Amino acid sequence: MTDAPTLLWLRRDLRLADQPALAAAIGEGAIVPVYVLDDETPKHYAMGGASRWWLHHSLASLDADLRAVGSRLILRRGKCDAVLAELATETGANRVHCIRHFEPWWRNAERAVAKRLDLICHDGNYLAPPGSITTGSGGQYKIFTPFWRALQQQMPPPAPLPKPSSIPAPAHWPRSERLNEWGLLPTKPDWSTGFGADWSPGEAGAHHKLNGFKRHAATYGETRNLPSVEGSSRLSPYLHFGEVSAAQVWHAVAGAGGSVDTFLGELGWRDYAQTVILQLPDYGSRNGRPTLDTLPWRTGPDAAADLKAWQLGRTGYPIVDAGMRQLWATGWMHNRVRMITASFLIKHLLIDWREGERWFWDCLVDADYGSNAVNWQWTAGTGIDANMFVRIMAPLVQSPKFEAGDYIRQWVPELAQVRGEAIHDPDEAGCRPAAYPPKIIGHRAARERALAAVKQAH
DNA sequence: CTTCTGTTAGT
DNA sequence: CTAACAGAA
Repeated sequence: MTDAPTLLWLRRDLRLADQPALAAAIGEGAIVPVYVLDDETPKHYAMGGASRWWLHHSLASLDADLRAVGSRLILRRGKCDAVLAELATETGANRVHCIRHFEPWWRNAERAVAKRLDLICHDGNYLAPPGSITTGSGGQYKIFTPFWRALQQQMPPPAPLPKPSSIPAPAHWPRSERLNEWGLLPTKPDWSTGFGADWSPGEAGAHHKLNGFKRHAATYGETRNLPSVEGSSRLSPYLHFGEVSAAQVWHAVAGAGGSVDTFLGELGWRDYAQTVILQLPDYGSRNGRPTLDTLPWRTGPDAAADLKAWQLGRTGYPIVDAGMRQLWATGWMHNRVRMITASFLIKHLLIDWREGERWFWDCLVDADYGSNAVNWQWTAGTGIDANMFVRIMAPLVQSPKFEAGDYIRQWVPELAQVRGEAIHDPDEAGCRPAAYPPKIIGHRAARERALAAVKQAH
């Protein structure tokens, strides 16, 4: 037994319960938990604005939770391998525990840290260790359904580890930077005023959300596609930042009955996205199917203006605008509406899916490299999972089909007074308020333009 | 045991 | 169209 503490390197695993890296470190003596704010390692994928808002509150919550069990969170900035090496020298630590991550930049960073220090990576953020589910011939799955069938054979996941009642502290704490000086919260202007009503980042907030969801998990399959109804779990940001583990969620809801299997499938998609970025690390920027590399996406001033209209929720399609405004106001968008807005950008506006991926990356509190890339490429039809570009979603059909009226009234104030079914297409119903923009392009014309473009690509 | 080939399915 | 599997070669 030596006095040398062990470093606990935290990233997207900001919890104390079911935290295998923490559990392993506790067995070795004193622990220095550290979060490194590192924008250099992810480069283009440095956290976006909404994620930074979440991170700020999550780190504050984690520090309080750590202090309640005799520890604290050390904050440092810089390139993670250099910062960890420096902290190891300062504290005399010779070992680092972390939970393994699969974003390509984290895989590189783990290799870089392992060159300088004794780094031990643990699995624990996914239902099964990504890469461990293989096809009959030993390869990695490319399609969701067979992957999910194979993953279910390995379920349930191991029972979650308990939260430690105390964490051994080092004799001397190294210095920590101050969270308030990191500038993670928006100031000029503060666009986050609408975030707090929906979210309380941190482990306690995650479990509060999970406990609330347990009560309606059995009807998830019937209500999840209705944006006017609170049918989804809203666990995505908590899962992304690791404030609750997938195994904890599984064990909490698996016995709920009803259509809870539909929800468990969504956890499966989360694991699936990791196997995709393991196989194709640049999936966030490169088409899974190179046949669509030649698709003539619109560029230039007109396309830029259309992109702006989409971002601001001023396309003249109520369901699209409601979704984009919910995203801007709260850092989150209902999943059905994510599909509709994404499809609209790609096919109606014929703008490169990477522009949408980037906007979601900046605006979502649950922005996740793997899930975001998989979902955008699925919608674009460029992904390794089959979905045809020529299948074009009709937003004005989706909107009544999923009863989005009240959702539109909530998020598009110009339309709040429109009654009945006219809400889905006030232009067509002849009751469009002057303050609400006309359609940016007609559905028929957009469809024909998209089909012509994909014909040209082949 | 490996490779080929036909069948089924793809939220 | 391709992935994945099962059964054949």
